[in-house]
Amino acid sequence: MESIASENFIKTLYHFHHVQGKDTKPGSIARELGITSSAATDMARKLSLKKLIQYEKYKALKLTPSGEKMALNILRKHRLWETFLHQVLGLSMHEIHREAELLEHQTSDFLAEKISLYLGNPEKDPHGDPIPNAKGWVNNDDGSIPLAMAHVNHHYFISRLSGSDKEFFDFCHSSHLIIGSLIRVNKHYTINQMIEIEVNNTRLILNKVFAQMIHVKREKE
Amino acid sequence: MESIASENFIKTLYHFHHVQGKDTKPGSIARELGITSSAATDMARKLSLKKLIQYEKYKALKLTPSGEKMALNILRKHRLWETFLHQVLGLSMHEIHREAELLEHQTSDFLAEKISLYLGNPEKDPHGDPIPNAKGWVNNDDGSIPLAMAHVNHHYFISRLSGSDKEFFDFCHSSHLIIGSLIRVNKHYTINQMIEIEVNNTRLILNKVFAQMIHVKREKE
DNA sequence: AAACAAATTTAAGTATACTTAAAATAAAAA
DNA sequence: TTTTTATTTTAAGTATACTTAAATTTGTTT
Repeated sequence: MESIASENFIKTLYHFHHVQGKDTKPGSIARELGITSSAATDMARKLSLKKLIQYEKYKALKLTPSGEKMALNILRKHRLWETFLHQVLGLSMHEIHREAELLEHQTSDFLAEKISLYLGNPEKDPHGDPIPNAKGWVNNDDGSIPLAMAHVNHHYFISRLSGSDKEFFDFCHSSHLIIGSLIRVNKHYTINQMIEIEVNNTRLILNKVFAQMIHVKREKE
Repeated sequence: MESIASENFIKTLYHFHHVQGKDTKPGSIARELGITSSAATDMARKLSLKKLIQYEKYKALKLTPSGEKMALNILRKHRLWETFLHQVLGLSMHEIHREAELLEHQTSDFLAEKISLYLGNPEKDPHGDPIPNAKGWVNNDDGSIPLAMAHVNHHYFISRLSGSDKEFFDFCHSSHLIIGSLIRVNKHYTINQMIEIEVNNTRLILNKVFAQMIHVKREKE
């Protein structure tokens, strides 16, 4: 079994590749995990010996098939815990990530299946993110786009709220920005990269960071 | 925060002291945790620097008040998880210990309170063992005694089944030995330390190991 | 294309949690 | 009481996961 440090490295690499589509070198993983790049380089070398990632000096990192399988296994546990903590124990949106981040590493496949079964094998977590299935398959492309990329004068439904801090969720909640909400894009401000939308008969100006944490879709789910 | 290794050391020391009442030296903890005694001595010295245990060379180990508080905090999480996994997710008696053993170390006090609240602040876990409260108080002496110490011709109710392996629970289940069952002690065999009891109109002969995992009480709970 | 800046890698060192092997001490037996 | 046995402790060494500091490589600018 892999250590917590290895699991977090693999998980972060998966996230950068699939969610952000970035060219990932040890430095960016280091920044994300709060370690030095030398530590990340070291870990990259070790994980490549275990055939979990592809690593060539100065090149971008890539997960191997078995590394990707491992990432999806952890991601499944993370999202199952988030769903469980929210739906069953009533933890709020900003609390679930913090707790799931710890529990995911100490969860057997056996327990993950019990949780999934209890929840009725959900396909989405409370953020609207898809939960990989037990075989490690996930559909990352549900047709949704970041609000920052949405077209002016079009209507959309909110499909994902991918934040983890209290401020973000407090703002979303108080502005009727929840999964399923209907919104309209009014205007893109090219200078400061803000975006103006209309929700619930209210105009809102959002900055780019928020506009990338909110994902939208043309059709209702 | 303390490491998993430290937490397991502290927990084991607590267990030996309160549950088994033994004179605990590094060697016995080492045997329990599957490490060498030199590793245990080392850990004992480190934990005594943190004022979690009292340690003098060649003497028995003792928890300090803050060490005991820490042990009870972990024990609370362990027993809350066991209760939760059994009652909510339907895991069987031999599965809950294994999973709780992992989860207990990654559970915040915050999450423990949520679990406790969800369960209605239970006082006993599925084994019949008391759950320490959030302040770290527990009543270890509920008046029950190991079946091995019970008196001939007396009637008792089963109050605790403190095992963790499948065989034990399979045997208990198939013999109607569950918490609350009424039993009668027929005879103690002094030679081989077996004990004969009557449950559900059936005579059973138990060996000493089993007779110490089963705790009994005169009154119904 | 040379020079500078930014990032990555290597090298050396630390803390944790172990290991094995030898030395010291305590407990038990002769 | 001495000897033997068992246990504990110390010493030295390993793997993991980091750190800082220096060297190397890459990317960018002029």
